[in-house]
Amino acid sequence: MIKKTPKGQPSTAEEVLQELANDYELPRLVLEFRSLSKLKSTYTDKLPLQIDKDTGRVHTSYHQAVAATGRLSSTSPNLQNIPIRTEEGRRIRQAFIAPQGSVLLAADYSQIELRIMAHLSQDEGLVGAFQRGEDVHRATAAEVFGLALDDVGTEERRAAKAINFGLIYGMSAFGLAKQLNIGRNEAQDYVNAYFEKYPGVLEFMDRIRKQAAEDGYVETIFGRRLYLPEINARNGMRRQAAERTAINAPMQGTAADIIKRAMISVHEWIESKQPPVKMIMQVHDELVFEVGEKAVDEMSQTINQLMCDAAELSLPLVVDTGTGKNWDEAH
DNA sequence: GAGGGGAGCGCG
DNA sequence: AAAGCGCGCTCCCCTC
Repeated sequence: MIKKTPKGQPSTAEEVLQELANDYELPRLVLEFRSLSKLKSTYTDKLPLQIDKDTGRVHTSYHQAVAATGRLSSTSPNLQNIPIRTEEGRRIRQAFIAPQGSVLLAADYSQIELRIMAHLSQDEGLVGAFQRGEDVHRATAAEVFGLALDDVGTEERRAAKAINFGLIYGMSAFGLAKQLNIGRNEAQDYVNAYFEKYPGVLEFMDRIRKQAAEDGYVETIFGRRLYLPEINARNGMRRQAAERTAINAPMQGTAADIIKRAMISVHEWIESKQPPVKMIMQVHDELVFEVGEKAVDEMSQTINQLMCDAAELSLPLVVDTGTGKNWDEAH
């Protein structure tokens, strides 16, 4: 069966080519060419042209009123999609370096959207796993597959991670099956097992859908709204899309609220105490700083604390910090 | 030559 | 890819 684009053309999307690559040589070469040309045309060729003549740096523009959920967006250049997932891509990230005497410090919230889901749902099992400081994907795998924490294998953890991410996006069993390359029934079994173990999450999903249908909008913990005009659409696909947004927006949006609060409190600290710190980038759940190398440990501790204190949920916020001469090393 | 839309793909 | 949320950029094709 040849997969089609919405306009009816045969699709050559990555996922399709990946599948075809099992049987043929050509799709593999096409994919390799595409990934390399993406890196070259978007980053390697372009970023050097965007260096400011006066400062010798690239300066992005952040936009506050673009993303529906309250995230920032970044343009000219977009510094929120610098490669990290492949070895080749990371070489681009390595080009982002600190000036002499400074290092880069990257501080990112750990599992912030899942923590927000735990808080919003008040699900006992999920809140407990975070309070105990467990590896949440491992904990989910243990529950869903009925194993002890120590008996969870890499494959079970991988599946649990896909389930956890899928939930944040309002994914169905169909989507999970596709993601994990398993049958629909098996995927449905996983979803059922999940909701049996985390009933609070199921109640949260039902509640938010119902609330959105009644009010026509959803809110973050801090009260920023997203209106959903299609939440009661007669067209089932449109309505379901709005329902997925209703589920996702409070989590993605609350995470955006929290990091903005953190940025304000870090800014106030910098203004008042004049530490050897510059806040230079935001990437959704991560802040990047230039820090005087002699003060790294102390500055890293303070920043970590300020970010953790940006919101008080039913469970702790955790921030991972790393440092290095370049942005890749800092991770 | 400018502008728009689709396809594809980089990130969280 | 209809079926998983939110973005921006490049390339290509098309229209005006």
